[in-house]
Amino acid sequence: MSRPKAYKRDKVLDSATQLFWQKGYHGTSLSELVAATGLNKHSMYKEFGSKAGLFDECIAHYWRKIVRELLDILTEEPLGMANIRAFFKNRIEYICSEDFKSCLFVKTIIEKELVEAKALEQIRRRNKIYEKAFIACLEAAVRSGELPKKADPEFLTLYLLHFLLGLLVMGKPEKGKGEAEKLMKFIISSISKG
Amino acid sequence: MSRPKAYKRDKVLDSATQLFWQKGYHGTSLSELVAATGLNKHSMYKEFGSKAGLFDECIAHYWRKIVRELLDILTEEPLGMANIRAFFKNRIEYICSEDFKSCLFVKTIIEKELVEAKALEQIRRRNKIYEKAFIACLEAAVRSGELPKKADPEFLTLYLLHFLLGLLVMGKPEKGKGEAEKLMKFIISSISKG
DNA sequence: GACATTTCAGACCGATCGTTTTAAAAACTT
DNA sequence: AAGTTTTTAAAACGATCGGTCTGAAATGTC
Repeated sequence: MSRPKAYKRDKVLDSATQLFWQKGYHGTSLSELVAATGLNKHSMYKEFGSKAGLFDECIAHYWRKIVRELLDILTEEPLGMANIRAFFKNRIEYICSEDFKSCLFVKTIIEKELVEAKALEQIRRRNKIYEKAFIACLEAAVRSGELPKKADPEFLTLYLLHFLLGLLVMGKPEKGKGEAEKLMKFIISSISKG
Repeated sequence: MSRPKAYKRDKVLDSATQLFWQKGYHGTSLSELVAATGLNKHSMYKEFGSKAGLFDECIAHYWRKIVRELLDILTEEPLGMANIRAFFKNRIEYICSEDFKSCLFVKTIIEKELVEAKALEQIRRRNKIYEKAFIACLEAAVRSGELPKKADPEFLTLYLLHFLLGLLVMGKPEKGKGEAEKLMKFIISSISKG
């Protein structure tokens, strides 16, 4: 055998993901990644092949560590409007928190001209899953009568995701968290009327 | 006197703004700017001082050439819901167009960690003006009875701007322009009910 | 303790970054 | 046409980019 690694792969991905999340793919340099993760360039390239390779794994890591948790909220049985409400409550908590830094997926899509196709494809694929979870909640809400029979779950999901994106770009409203909550209530109530 | 400039300042800003708009501040290099604008580095630095200085002027240029037009839509008398509808109609036209590339302001805010404070401050200042135009339309709509008396123009503006941001990040919906228009109608009708 | 293996620290690679400098070409004034 | 001024084109600046390589230190096996 040989000398054991002095780093935990998961911890490295944690740090790297945080950095990409804050500064974007193109805005994060190898030197910064080396400094933040603690391992040296040689090990970095041996483990991940390239900056693009590392980023790709960070996207997957972000999904596992961050988005999965949100998906759990959306898939908790029984499905219905309660999932949607819990989801947005969680998001507003994040948006108003001290360490808000938008969303890695959103940032990456916005700088897509500078990012390799593979990572973008992964994001698109994963976003579909996200979207389906929303639709499933709204379909259940229609079945249970929480939403009117004529409500269109796919359309309303598009509506909710647009609003979510707005929140993730804008961050905490000037008037504070209360305003964000008011906004959320307005949105959720509007989908049962429209 | 001396040799006259071979370039028009306005044309230079046009090209530079397009480039920043597409690739962001940090993602656009001096060499690319030189190639796109046609003038050389020396003239570039003499005219704008630095990349940051050029970007600052591009933000102002973008406001004059792009945002002003939108502001005109929002300030055309008589103020009311018609302005809001016309505004979103215009935005959806852009979002579904071939050369959609989000919004320079939004992209810059998203990459704010990599942008100098001066440009960010300018954007924030100008966004306030934008916001006020929205509020004025909604206030007029409340006065004229287009919106219920209890409607809150400031709150509804926040709502509309969140949706607009979502549109500018998402771009054209998968299902096409019709879906975007449906979305717009839903949003606009929801503010008179909520 | 010698040997094999692998991580580690850091020098090094060419390319490009934003920026400055140099020098020749061009257009104005007199 | 001489002289002045400014634009040009291009070379060069140090710094940093993503990426590679070398050699020593550290850990395992035998």
